[in-house]
Amino acid sequence: MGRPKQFDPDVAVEQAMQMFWRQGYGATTPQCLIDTLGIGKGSLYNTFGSKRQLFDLALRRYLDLQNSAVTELLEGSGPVKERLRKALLVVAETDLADPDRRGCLALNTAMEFGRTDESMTAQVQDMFDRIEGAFRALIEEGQRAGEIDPGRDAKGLASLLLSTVNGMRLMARVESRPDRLIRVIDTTIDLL
Amino acid sequence: MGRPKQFDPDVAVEQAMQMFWRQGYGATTPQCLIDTLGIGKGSLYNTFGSKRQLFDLALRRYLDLQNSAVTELLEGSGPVKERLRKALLVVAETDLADPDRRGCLALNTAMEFGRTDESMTAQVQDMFDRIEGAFRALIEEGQRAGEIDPGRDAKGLASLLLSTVNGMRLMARVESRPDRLIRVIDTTIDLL
DNA sequence: CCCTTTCTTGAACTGTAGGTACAAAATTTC
DNA sequence: GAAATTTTGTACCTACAGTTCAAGAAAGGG
Repeated sequence: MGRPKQFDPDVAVEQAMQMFWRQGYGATTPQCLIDTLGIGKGSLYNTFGSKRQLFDLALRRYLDLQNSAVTELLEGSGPVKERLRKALLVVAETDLADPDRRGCLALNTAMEFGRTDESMTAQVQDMFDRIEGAFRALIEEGQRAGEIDPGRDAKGLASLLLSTVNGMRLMARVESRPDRLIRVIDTTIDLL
Repeated sequence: MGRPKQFDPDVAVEQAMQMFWRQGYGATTPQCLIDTLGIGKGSLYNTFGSKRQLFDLALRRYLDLQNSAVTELLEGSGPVKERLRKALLVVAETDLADPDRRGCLALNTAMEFGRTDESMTAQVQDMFDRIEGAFRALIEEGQRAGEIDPGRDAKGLASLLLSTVNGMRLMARVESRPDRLIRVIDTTIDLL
């Protein structure tokens, strides 16, 4: 009973996520949020408690979505190197995959918060491990298939890929140089 | 004539740089600065104009210092791969080179500011080009010396190294996993 | 020895981010 | 239709970052 919500909290979290992603945490003021979400301040705080709690929901959503993308990678078929190339495009959020070049929400905010926020770094570290694990599985598949030299250390290659991808994500956010990112991807695939 | 300064502005910029490096721009308040630099608020603003102008000086100093380190790389002697390994350690500011794991001041703040600040992104882009150029020169030297396969595209490899190093810088700031960084370095050298 | 100049200091000012309280309104169930 | 419950938006509050300023202190010039 009682009056039902006039907006969908899930949609609101999605919109907030987009906003945090584009502008960062600090630059996204409560006023910004209510303007974009189209709801009143009262509703915002009544529903989500605080800006930070809303952000936590948004980040969780982001990580879940990314997680799906990563596992999707593993379940694909076809030549491993081609899947890897596509993965680099997607995970790195290059200009081709995201014209807005927002980089990675988790990385951006982890950098913004610095090392002060324990729960944030923990989540990002978890993301690192997950991506590295996905790369490793993909590499090992490639080694079994004879596409990649089995003599190489799969874990080491996976760590390298993780670092490279993070570098691309960072560069995608700071500068606008698709040519550089493409060169990184091509060279990486070529080296394996 | 007039009363002489009771502090050395150069020293102040150095201390401010360390502070911005450790805490980021936003987290470094004027109060923080005057406590650390040991001067009054008035002196701070009288000498440097604003927090932002002081930061610009600090960033310039950082980039100059890093620039020296990069060119030093090129002028070294000995096996290219060994120099490259050392370069990765130094440029990436891994735990071994910097126990505080502050990452890279320029990258940290570029991420913090986002794409809004034109003068900042320009400086960072310049840094990217410089580092990439240094790597490329080193790789070409290695190719001439027969250490590195001359069939590979030096520019592509240099871009890859830049991305990898940026990824390491980022990870060094967010998490504390020296083993992962070491693995990245070893694998990278091994691949060339 | 005073006067000008330049610096120093800490208190006061300004704007805004983030959050709270409240009164009016709206929608559901009984 | 009335009660109950929750919405909404405005107005308000607090804290602090960033800056300015007026009064005073240390140097040199006349």
